[in-house]
Amino acid sequence: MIAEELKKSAPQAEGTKVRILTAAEHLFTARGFAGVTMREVARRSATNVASAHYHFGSKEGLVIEMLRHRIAPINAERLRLLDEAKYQSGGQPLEPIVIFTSLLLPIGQAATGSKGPDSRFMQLVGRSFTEPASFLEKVHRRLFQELSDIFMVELRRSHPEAQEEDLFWNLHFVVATMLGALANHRRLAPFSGGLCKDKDVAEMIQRLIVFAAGGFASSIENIKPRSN
Amino acid sequence: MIAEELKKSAPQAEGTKVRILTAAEHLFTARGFAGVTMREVARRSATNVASAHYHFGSKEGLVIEMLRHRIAPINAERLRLLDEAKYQSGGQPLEPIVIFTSLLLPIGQAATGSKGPDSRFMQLVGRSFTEPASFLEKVHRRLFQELSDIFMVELRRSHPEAQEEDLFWNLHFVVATMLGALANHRRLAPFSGGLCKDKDVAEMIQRLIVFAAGGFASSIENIKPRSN
DNA sequence: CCTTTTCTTAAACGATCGTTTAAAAAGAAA
DNA sequence: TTTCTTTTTAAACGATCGTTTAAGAAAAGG
Repeated sequence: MIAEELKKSAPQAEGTKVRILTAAEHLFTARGFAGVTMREVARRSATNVASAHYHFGSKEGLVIEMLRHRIAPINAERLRLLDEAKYQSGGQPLEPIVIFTSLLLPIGQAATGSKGPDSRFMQLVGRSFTEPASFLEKVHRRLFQELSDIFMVELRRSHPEAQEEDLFWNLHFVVATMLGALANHRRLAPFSGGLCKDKDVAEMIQRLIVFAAGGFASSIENIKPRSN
Repeated sequence: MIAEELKKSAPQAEGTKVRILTAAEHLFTARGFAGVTMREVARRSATNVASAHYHFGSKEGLVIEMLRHRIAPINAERLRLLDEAKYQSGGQPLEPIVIFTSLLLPIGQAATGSKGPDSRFMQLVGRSFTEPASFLEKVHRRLFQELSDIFMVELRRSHPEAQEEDLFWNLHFVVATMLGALANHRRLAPFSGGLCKDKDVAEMIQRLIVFAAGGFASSIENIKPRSN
């Protein structure tokens, strides 16, 4: 009993857990956190409401686990790309567009994965930032604080003359742009009269990287450069 | 009876309607559309659930009316600023930053209005774009299609060499940036370790305008200028 | 085998939801 | 006032929510 506490519980019924997570992701993606019932998740995963509670404790726990399950690999890929870029630059500060590519490309790939483009997943991520549920704030801090810190280090190295405050604001804007573009894409594209196609996520990410890097550069250059 | 159909119904109990709208705005802002009950709205507005249904037909109708009630004046101010800029330019194409200022400044002012800065209202607007409720799409089209068209006309005049598709994409990005920044501000600011203050909405809007104009310019310049 | 833990299931609990009903109150028009 | 319409109210309706209970099935450990 003493030593066994350290042993991760054997994956006896891991299949059920994954089935519930997958069903939850599809449903939450389509109709939001508050708009999906545990009974629907249970039905779609061919299990029971009590089973979902057994594995995740509560609806809140299920939402948290689903987000972590999806976002963690994306963040890992972000860090991998950043490390790769750092290795290739040989200690030189990274170009901002390289930094932002590391940040933005993985989430685009996640939305156009091998299982077909589910552009709705992006809406889910964006929504998780606008949903009022307060428990999400803790999840976001746990999932993104470290990532944010690491990327800030690289931005500082690339802009030694810039003020810390400006770097923060503009990283904030880049992330907001990403979240906004991802979350609102399906809703905004129709306004273009069909010119912005819903499907072409990869193209959007490329455009987004250029836009973000341009906005960042413009903002850093134009606003009080080393004024104090 | 025949002529009276054209007459707008007399504002007999307009006070109740406004009280319900105000209460609804505060509550929906704090806890989202699905997270607020009609009973809470009724209690906060010191009325009755049936009264809210009498005036707005349904919860959905109340949400729509509340959004329209808030967004319509903002859009009117946007068009007024744009007209003013067009008048002052004397027929010359507008600078992009002037166009984006017309687009972004009014929503910033609405969030720092005379009744004190309610930065949460911005989260509400952003959320209305990520909420999955399908009825919101119709509302957005009704509220923003005309505005989008008008601003596109000015962008075209400012960038006669750019492709229509690129202009759409980048206007889309500017709006997404705005929505993302507004909606996620409260959630993202803590990542800065306190450097991005929650309160300073006016400063954020100024930074946002620079960022958006820079991203737009960079994207229009760098991506296939007049390639076909 | 038997024992123990892990997992699944049907059924129910208490609470609360959006909406409706029907009757009283208030206001406008005469 | 009397008549008619508009507005407010208390009470209830049917449905559905997240969660729990308690018992049985399956798997693991001996």
